Amino acid sequence: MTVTIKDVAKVANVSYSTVSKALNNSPLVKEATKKKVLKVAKELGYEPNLAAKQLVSKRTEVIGLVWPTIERIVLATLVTNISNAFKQTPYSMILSVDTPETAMETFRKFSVDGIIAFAESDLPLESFANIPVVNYGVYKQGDVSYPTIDANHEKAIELAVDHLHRQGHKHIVYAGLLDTTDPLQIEKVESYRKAMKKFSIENCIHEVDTKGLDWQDGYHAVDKILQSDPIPTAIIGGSYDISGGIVRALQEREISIPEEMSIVSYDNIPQMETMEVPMTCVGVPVNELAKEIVSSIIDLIEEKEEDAWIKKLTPVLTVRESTAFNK
Amino acid sequence: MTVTIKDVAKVANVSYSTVSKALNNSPLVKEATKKKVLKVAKELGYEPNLAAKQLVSKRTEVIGLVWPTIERIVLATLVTNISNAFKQTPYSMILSVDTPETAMETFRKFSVDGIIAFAESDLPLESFANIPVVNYGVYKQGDVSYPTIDANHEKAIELAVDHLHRQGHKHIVYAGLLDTTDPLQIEKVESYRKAMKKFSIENCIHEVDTKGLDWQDGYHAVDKILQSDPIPTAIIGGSYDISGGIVRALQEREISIPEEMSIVSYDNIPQMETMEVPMTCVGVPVNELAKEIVSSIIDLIEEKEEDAWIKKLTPVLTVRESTAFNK
DNA sequence: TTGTACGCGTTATCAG
DNA sequence: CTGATAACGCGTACAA
Repeated sequence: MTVTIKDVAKVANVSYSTVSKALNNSPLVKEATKKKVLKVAKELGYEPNLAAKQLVSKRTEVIGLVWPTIERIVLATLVTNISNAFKQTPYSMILSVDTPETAMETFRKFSVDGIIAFAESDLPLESFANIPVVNYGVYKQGDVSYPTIDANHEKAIELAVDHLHRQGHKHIVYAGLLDTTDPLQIEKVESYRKAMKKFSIENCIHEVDTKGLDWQDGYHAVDKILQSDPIPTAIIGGSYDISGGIVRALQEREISIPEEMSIVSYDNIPQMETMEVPMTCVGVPVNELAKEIVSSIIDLIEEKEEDAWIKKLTPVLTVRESTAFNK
Repeated sequence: MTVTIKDVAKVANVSYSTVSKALNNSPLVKEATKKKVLKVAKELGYEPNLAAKQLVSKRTEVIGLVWPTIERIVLATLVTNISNAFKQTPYSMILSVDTPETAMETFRKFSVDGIIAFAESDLPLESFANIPVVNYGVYKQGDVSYPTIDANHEKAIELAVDHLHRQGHKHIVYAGLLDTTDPLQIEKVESYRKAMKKFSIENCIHEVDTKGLDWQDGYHAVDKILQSDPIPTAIIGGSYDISGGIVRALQEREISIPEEMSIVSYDNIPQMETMEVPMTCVGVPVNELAKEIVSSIIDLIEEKEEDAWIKKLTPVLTVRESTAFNK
């Protein structure tokens, strides 16, 4: 026995169409009646029936998110942030952990109003009818099929190099995944080279291949880093996990951070704060990223400007305790 | 312009109620008409409208899954398997990455027919009206509030010890998280002790605290393991990640698996097969777990037997290349 | 075996 | 400003 607008109407002594208007904050109803209706609705514990709403309005206010297969903490954090960002809006979000194809099927079944996907997901281009899609991440070969949001990776790396350079570091090593076809990783190394050139320390360019993006990859890269001559005074870690591994390995060798080695990490997520050493990092703060993604998909839904565009978000440098002046 | 049963009816030259019956495989329509309707429906690309269906039938055939906050690969795999298991059923699954409270709100908004949660999630007990819930995992202090499915952890560990013991191992070390309040971890160590006793090798009981459940925790535990005297000939790794770290550390020390060291891992997921060394493991196969969870929640929904029970699933030993006879 | 008519809870369009 | 009333797409008694 769920309570409907009719029940509310009866108790509030108005017609149920008035209740509907009041509930939707229509200007066509007197402030007093609106108040009364709202009060009664609350008292009765009225909950709008999504199905009925959708049936008539053709909209669900639900957005589907295609969860990528790979589980990296940064993405998990992003997903959580996106989910939170939706709480400020009338929209809800549902997740699918399936293949893009199955995900699409589910989303069509739920008739979501929009879809968020990550570049890695490789959405099927067809079969979309007219559901707006927003994409996050670097698109391969610039074939922008959907409106895409991305961080300005180049700028981010430049911020990192700039920060370290200002602190007197020259021998700045970049530790990341080098041997790969992942466009994001490639863009990061290339930006590193560019930035080193920009600050005229290209003779110090020094890249270490972590061969992966995980904790252990960073951990093992430290060996290679410490074998070089001269030993760098600063490291740019290519991902949250990599940097974590680097820190651990340095600690075990009793190399103090930041006195003997400065570290800046790529990715800007709250977890950077609570690492073994609070981490200086560069990147678009994940909550901003989330906010932008959410507002983009909503704009797309509500305004239907179907042009494919790319929006590059501006990263910031967050200084913490893992970097210091080079003495 | 979505296609409805009326459109199908027109094309198939029947009334739309007949279409409805045909689509629902009602015995009240002739086989021939049913076939024709189904064919037309497919041709027109008919998709049932969930909202309308729900509005009249009061059921959504949707089940909500409360995604736990902690991201461990085993759970991710379980979630994926659950999602797959639903594909064999008329039900769909939606995921929430929010707090249990917000998740519940979302699920009520979608009026899901049932909920799956993990023990860690600590669901709010009230506010459930009458939505069936199935729980996965060890419940604290045995206060079984919801029907609960769990693996028989004790039996699993016993299988591991038994297997190693049969292979002539006596010095079997258990490497897992010891100093914790997590009931699952506690149950695992205790079962280890029990099993060692059962096979009368309790004088060899040897536990190493990994202080965590991650890759690096296993990796670092190897030091401690190798320092002991006598050095054990076999290791039981407390989780997928722990075992991965152990394998890596052993490889780096050129200790060959399984010739010099046998390893059995807790958790039974397909990824065990593709580890550096294909891993012998114990646990309830994750797809079985998923199947059981799914069928339980569906039974609960369709039969409404609201008693709280615990179902302990029987684990199996999967022998691969990480274990061998002790010589 | 098939078709008709009603209702599910809501929004939106008109009259009042 | 407020109140009837017609959709929305589907399931289902009930009638044919």
